[in-house]
Amino acid sequence: MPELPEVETTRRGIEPALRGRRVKQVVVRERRLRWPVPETLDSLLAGRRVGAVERRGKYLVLRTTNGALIVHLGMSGSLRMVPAGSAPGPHDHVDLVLGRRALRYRDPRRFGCLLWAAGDPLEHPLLRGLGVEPLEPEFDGALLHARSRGRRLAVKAFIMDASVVVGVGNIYASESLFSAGIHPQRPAGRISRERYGRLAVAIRRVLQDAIDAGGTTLRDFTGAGGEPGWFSRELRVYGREREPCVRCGAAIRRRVIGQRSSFYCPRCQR
DNA sequence: AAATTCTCCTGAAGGC
DNA sequence: TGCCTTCAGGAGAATT
Repeated sequence: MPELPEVETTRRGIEPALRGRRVKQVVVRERRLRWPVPETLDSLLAGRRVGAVERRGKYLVLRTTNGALIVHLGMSGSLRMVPAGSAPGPHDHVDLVLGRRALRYRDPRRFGCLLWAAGDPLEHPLLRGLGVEPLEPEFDGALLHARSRGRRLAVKAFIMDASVVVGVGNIYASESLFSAGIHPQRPAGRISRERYGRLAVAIRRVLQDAIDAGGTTLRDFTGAGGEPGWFSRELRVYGREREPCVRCGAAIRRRVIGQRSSFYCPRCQR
């Protein structure tokens, strides 16, 4: 499932093949994604040159001179370069054809989206209210501490709130809280500034490590290769219910918080 | 206002 | 072996 590191790895993988290239044609085979792919996408993009390929949270933004394409990979989405005209698989919903190659969007569960922003894409309704980027300097413990005052929801739900900080998905939320020694269900407003400092460091570290790991598989985005090695990440608590904690040996527990599975060590995390 | 629940969809995993 | 059921999950929308 694409989390921020996977989205960033995707961005780095496709950017060299897109930047400065002209879109020849947009082929939409299935427009029923989270929101319908705009009917006008081909007329908007055909003949346009792609500028910067940016990431905001888990959204990708492909800028052109007359607007921007906003892409979200949802749960199961992927983008990769393929030879133009190559046979699409069952869930290959959209191609952006650029000469001899094409950017292919695949999304079996169709939780993702491709949308058009005519103006500033950062002012698009989906991006406008997003919180701070976790890898930018302004993200720190002081920010988390300030934003959490008076809030009683579980800290895990709090750090997964995209209006606070973007890109902290379910897996990395569990991993970060383990790193920082904070119980996922502790009320967000009852955590000290000092502990939030440790949490901010943990979040940044876990995301950056995953991006660094993803960097080694960049070539897979433009070649014919198989699945990038994203899944070989070392997860210390996620998916390890009843297995021993790597730090203290206690059995890892699973609990549903805000409809999401959360994994934690009952001894190390308070 | 804040917090919780619902919703989209399909592949994978588990049960019998 | 194979069919059927259950579940996970990003994040906006709806509801409490």
